[in-house]
Amino acid sequence: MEKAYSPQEVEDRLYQKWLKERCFSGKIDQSKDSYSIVIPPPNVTGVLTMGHVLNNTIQDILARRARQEGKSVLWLPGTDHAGIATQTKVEQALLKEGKSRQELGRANFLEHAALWRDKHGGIILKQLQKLGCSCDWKRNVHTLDDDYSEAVIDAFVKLYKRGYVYRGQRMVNWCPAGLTALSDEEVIMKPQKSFLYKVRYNILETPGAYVEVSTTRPETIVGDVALAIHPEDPRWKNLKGKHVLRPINPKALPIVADEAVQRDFGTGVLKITPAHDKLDFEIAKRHDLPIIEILNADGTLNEHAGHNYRGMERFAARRIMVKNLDEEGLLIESEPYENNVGFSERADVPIEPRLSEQWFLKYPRIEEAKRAVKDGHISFFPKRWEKTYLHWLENIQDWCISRQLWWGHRIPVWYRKGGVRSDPANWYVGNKPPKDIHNWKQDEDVLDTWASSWLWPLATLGWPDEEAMETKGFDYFYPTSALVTGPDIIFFWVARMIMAGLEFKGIEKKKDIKLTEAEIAKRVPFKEVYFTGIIRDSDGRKMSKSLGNSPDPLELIAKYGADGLRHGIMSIAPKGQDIRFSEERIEQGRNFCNKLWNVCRFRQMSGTPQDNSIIELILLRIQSEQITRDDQAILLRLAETLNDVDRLYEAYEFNSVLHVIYHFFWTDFCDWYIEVSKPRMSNGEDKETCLAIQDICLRQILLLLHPFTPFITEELWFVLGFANGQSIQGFSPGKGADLINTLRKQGFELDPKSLDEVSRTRELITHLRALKAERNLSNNRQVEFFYMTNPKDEASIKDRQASILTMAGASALKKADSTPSGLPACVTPLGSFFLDLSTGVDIKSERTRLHKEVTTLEGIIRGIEAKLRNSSFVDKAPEQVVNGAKKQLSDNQHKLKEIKEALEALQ
RNA sequence: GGGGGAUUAGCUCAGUUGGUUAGAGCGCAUGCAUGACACGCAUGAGGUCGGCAGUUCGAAUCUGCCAUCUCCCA
Repeated sequence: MEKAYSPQEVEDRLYQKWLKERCFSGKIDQSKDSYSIVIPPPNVTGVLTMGHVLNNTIQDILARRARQEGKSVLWLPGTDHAGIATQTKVEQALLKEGKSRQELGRANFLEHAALWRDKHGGIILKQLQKLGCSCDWKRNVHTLDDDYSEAVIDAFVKLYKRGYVYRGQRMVNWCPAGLTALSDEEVIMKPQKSFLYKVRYNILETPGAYVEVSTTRPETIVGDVALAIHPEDPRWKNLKGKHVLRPINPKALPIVADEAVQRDFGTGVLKITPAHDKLDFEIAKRHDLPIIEILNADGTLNEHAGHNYRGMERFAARRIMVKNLDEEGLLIESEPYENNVGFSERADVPIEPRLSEQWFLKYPRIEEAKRAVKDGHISFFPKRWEKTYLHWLENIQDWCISRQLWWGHRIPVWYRKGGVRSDPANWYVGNKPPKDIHNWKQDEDVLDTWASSWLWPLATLGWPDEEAMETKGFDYFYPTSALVTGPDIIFFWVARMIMAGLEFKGIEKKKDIKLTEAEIAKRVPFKEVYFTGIIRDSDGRKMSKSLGNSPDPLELIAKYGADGLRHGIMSIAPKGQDIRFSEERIEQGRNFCNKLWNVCRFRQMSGTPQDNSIIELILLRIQSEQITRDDQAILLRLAETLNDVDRLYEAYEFNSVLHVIYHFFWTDFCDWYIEVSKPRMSNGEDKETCLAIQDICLRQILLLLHPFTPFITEELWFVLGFANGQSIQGFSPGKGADLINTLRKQGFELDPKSLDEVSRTRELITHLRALKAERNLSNNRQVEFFYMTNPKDEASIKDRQASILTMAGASALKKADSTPSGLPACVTPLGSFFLDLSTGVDIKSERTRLHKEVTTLEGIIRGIEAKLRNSSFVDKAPEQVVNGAKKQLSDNQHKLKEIKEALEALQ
């Protein structure tokens, strides 16, 4: 074995081997429990980010752990066509060739986009393989696959027939860059520094009088149709029924009273621009006001804005209108103002509320979706996301599902040629085009991408095609076991998938009939949802392309290995908290792998492992009379670790899982057990016993670590000859009780007292080492110690003399009959020890050190004494707490006495 | 405006229902080429647990108020 672990060769070789042996294929096996996860489909044209690394490492850990437990595991991969994002990218690529989408025409463009996707798409899947993800790649699904598309269309048609889908003219979020409507969820509110303009609207009936109106969007003045006041606002009672003159493109406008007006904003007078504001639109409808659209789809002003402004870009128009108002003395003032402006999530431009005709979905099964989570059919980790989820469902708005794009699932609606489009009598809605197609024209729009991905757990398993469901194991794998995703798509995706599952799984249930408890349990798409944190840079900023603060995971893999990256990212991922990334942590992941490699290397150098194929055969190599307290203690710690890991997995506490494994491996096993074993391994007699114990520990350590660092553990599993060359993937670390039982069956009983004894010895060693280190004696420098103790502890010391000598770097331990004078001393759980030094002892600094310890101990003792004097503590606290305090007091008093003696000996 | 989260060592974070002397990793200091590992070993320094009040025999932990940061929704 090489001195340092080099992951590159190992990782590629093993991954190819796993693929070849079809280790990841999800088989329908009724003799086993199923375990399934569907991947949150990444954008097909995307590349791997740190967020993907975190998210997919967690899924891989769950999948590998389930495989070890003997379940039949399906981790189903795939990609999302990402309508707007992909179309934008393809259009940009076309633009470089000087072509536009319109020039190509719809059919040509789609062909072009599909080619582009096939060329650039799927890179991310290869990257996931580099990370070690154990997806069933043969099952890879893309949302624009034929069968998936049929499912999307089928869902639309079903929802339409069930009365959930409607077409209507509504105020929507319009993206002037993408030229499409967006759902509320795709709009991001951002605080903007702008100006609040106060504009003068002259009152027609009272010459010279005017009202002051505040607005942040003066360019919409040309679309004003009225002013509105609150009916109970005393300031404006006399205005009711009067008219004002529109300050630009002058026109008489009525003043209406409406309760929706915010009295405390500005002067309490609101200008009404119904075509370009949601609230204004509502008010206009109530008062029967006209609706004047002044914007084109691309955000420029149209002919209704008047010939002066027609064709002007919206923000340019704003500047000019402000200038004109000012020149005419109609601008009272403009003050700096910060307000929230909605931005298009994808195009990052301010959206415009715009009146347009779109397809909407009334969400199905909202009530059941709440119950599914409230009643525990679906559990969220961390639990607090339930609140966010329920709050959204309480305030849910209909979903605008049509998009003015070409790349996506075209809406399966045809309009009768020559008929009025808004009349449903002229619609044909169906999975297949109408037979007399020449009389019909299909809707131009496509569906929101999320209106396809909300079917993900259903459609990837074959729904709604019954034959496909059979072969893909729908009944076996659905509901899926866990979903791992970011909280940022809890509304976009998680909540919608739940509603889709409730509506579509199983037989149709009429709209007004609620699902039963049992039906909900069967229909939910997953049972547990784990929300990861969001990865930030070391300054706490979100990672983004524009900031350039996002490291390339592939570079990190090249530098530290996939295992190192996985270990590093998992060690900094606290449950549901945002994560501050730093490359140092990945470096630590690599260091961990190297440590693991080297301890196995050391094991190998101590002799080729004999039969390590099964744990019972390893146990046969143990001579029970050679078992030491250290052997017992490490096995007990191993059992504890197995139990802790089991418990922490249940709670999705991944970084705690890793932490307890880390601590057992590094501190208990490497720093202590291996070190204490070294003298035993050189004397030959009980070497085999000791190596067998090491093999048991290493075997379990590899098994425990395998979900986190799959490559190196598999490699070392082979090196040390576990399981006769079978992959580590099929073996479970088991529970602590399993280990204890196996040992018991072979006649090995572990004494729980050994744990305490070993920890006392460890404390002793630390004290002895410190005594040396205080005077800069290197830890390998051989020294001698005197000690004074009681007969029982003396027996312990003699019993493990060899390991104490090795661990402390000593050549002798000599019993003293009286306190040796003038020697540096320490008080340990096994007695007082004195460093035997003929020269060079700095008595003064030694006294200082011991004095400090006396002060500390006296403080502790005072605290405990005060507590025990307090009668209410003694009366009310549980007995074991009081006894604990008493024991603590006597221990510390004893220690204090010995230190004082040592101090006197230094006179 | 409504809601969530955070505040513990220089940094990043643990601390499960209140109960021995608050932990880890990194960093720092000192020593060490020791026959697994310098991607390592050993030892050590470093914290009035954001502030104030309250509940309790006992508060990092529970309650209230305040401060700062952050996210989501309107």
